[in-house]
Amino acid sequence: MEDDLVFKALADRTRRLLLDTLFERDGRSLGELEEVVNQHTEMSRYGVSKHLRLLAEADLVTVRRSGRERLHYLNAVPIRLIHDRWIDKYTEPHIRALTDLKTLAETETPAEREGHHDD
Amino acid sequence: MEDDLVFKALADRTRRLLLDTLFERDGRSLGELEEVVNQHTEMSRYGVSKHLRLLAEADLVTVRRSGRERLHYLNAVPIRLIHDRWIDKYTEPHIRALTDLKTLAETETPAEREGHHDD
DNA sequence: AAGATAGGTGACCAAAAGGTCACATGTCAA
DNA sequence: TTGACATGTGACCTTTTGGTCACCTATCTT
Repeated sequence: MEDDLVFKALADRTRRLLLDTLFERDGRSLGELEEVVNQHTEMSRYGVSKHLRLLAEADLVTVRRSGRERLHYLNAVPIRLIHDRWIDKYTEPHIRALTDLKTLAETETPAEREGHHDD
Repeated sequence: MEDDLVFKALADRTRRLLLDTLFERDGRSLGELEEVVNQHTEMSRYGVSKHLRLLAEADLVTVRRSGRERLHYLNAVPIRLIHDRWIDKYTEPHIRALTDLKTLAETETPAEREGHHDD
């Protein structure tokens, strides 16, 4: 099962931070990414390297050698596939309207939500 | 961190199966979903219930009481947000073209991929 | 009201994932 | 070519997660 790698890769916060960083700007080396990660949390270079490897195996990140450096690029295709898996093309405009509001979770139908109500 | 719940929820294969099932048809009870899961793998009702609870906490699934049953509905909004997080609106058409091909990973630029080549 | 059915919760155990380390390899600059 | 720099790999430990169980509550039917 190949998509498993993608979802497992996305399940870790550090790896999502790496994707965010690469989304902002592509083509960063391991050392550069290590710096960014360490602005948020303490982690060894080995840890960052391991995370990048998982991202590469999931094909969320593409790696290109440039001399002795390895430059990392974001590949958004698997993300797109996740989207397509559970969002119907016909309902997409509807969903987009909701996400643009971004407050739907509370405004939609509060009575529908199974929180703590006993009517 | 709230999005953490979403990604953790998606990281499990059984939960993705549940989402797939609900994507096909909404409004199923726990018992009904248990049956579907058991067509793929052995799992107790408690296990399925636990998975559904995680999906609900991640807001990927909405639950509505109907008598003594609990009906489950797919909520695709978090999926949409994942998409929006790493796919730029301007590059989206480009990505869509690629995903339609679905073979880009191999066809793109094989030399770029850091597999086992020593040129 | 009473039995049957649908579902919820907390504790517990086994499996998997995150993180670190000590090595090693390959490339750039002089 | 040689030293310095950037990075890769496998083993190990700790933490998290998946799964089950026993017991409970709530609702429907008669």
